[in-house]
Amino acid sequence: MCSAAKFLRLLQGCNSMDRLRKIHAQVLLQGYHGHPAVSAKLLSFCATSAAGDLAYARRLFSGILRPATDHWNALIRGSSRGPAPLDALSLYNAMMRRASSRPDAFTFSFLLKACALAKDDPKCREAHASIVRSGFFSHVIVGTNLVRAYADNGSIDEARRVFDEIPDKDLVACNSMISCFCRAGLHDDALKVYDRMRQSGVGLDEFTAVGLLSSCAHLGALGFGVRIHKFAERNGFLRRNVFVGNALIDMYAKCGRLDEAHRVFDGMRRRDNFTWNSMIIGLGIHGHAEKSISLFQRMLMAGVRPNSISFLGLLMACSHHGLVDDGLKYFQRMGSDYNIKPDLKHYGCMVDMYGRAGKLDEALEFIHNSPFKDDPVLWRMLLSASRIHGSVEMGEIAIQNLIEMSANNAGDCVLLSDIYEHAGDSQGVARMRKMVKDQGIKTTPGWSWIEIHGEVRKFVVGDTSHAESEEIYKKLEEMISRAASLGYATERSTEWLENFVDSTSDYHSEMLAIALGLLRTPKGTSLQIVKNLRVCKDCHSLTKYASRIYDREIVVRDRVRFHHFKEGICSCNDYW
DNA sequence: CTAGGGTTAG
Repeated sequence: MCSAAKFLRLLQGCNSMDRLRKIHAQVLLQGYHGHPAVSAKLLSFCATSAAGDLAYARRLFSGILRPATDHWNALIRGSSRGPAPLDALSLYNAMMRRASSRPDAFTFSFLLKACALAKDDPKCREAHASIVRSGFFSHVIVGTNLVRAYADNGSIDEARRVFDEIPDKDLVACNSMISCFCRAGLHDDALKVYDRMRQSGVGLDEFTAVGLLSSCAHLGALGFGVRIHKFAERNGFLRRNVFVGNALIDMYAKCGRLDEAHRVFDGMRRRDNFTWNSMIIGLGIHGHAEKSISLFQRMLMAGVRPNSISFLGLLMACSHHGLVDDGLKYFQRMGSDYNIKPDLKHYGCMVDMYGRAGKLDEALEFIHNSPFKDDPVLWRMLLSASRIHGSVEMGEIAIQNLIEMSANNAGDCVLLSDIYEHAGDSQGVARMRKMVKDQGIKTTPGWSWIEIHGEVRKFVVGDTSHAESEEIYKKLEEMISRAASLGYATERSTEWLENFVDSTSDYHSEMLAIALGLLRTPKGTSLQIVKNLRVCKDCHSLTKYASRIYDREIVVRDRVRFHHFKEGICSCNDYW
């Protein structure tokens, strides 16, 4: 004699479709297929377990006379994770048409998961409307799903609005919002969620710490990061959870504290791929290419398998340091020894590495032999390398390729114009200026910031908006005249485009930040600057003098790497 | 055990 309870037990232990078919046959034979719990269990196995079969689930479902909410949910959930996530929406619509049962919070959670996976913004809005109609918009889990779905679709403002309207935001909802802001690059907003969390008393956990640390890393917000570190230590997050240690390593490395990053690394009981990669990348961006390589060796000896990002870190390290032979060796090994296919970024590192080392012919050959020769990125790298090494010939080859693929922009013209200028070709300069005019200039505005007494002070090029501007400019003039007496000569150029538009006499943002740092911090304090673009040659040179004249350590985080200036020397050895 | 959250690169 078989009862419903017996079937439910059997289904609990079921782990394959073969087994399920046998149980299903028994269910049919003994007339239990109409039993709601039994049919729901059968359905949920087929639709949602890894060993399931969605087509079988659909057949099962069509045999159910009056499907209950749970039946619909199982099928919607299964579809949302399948190859056609939007089937979940069609199922939902069918559910509403048949009206045999009402959707619940689970229904909407699965529906939103489908919208997020499908990256379909209109469907997401449609689901949102259904949620509002059904009165579930204030449900915290549905709301969290909706935030995620909008964010995954790139509608971060909509995600923010939904989050703001959740009446009882809990810890998970806040953590989700933080990670969405983080992924959208809105790091200030991510940190602001933390302030709200502190006020509302939802607490914070490992997830919060990891998200916030990632934003601190992107911003270079050391002070904030240290606070989270202390909190994590007090609460034992570090011992429990490898993610927190990984995020800390990254944060310290990106905030200029390689020593602290190393300390966290050394103290970790468990290390995964992320741990090693973050440390390898950290060493690389600080210019310690050899240490980065030896850490990679240690990673191999520890039995951790490198992935595509490990190699990217390694190649970046080699590229920053001009280790062309090592770079090529690892580039080849990633395919031959580890079966990892290099992607565009790996090729980019290689072109950059050859280019900056002055091996322009090799760079060109490398592009031609790569599967990405139709991508403007590589040609633009060649163009910028041509500018560093003053090669008119290669610069023209690069821009010609960009023009052929209709990818040339004003920035490219500025670079080539610069090359012509150095070569004394005034006609070339004029041609480029005309091209720029025709296209209109679109550049990323440059900014730098420095943290002084816990306060972030941000500068743009030629900034005069600060209360102490007059004092800052006076300090800069003093710095320049003292540097000049030691041999400094201005090398103003249009480099990195920060001040292309008629403002070649204005000071770049990092110099303003450094001047304020010198004025407002005690003698001997080291200065930390974060900059969104790359440092130009002139500022680099002036900063070297400044470190010597004022006897200060000055650390500048550039768009791609760190420069540690001390006693008139930079850690990059003028190679960057 | 029918639901929502995490790190590196770009």
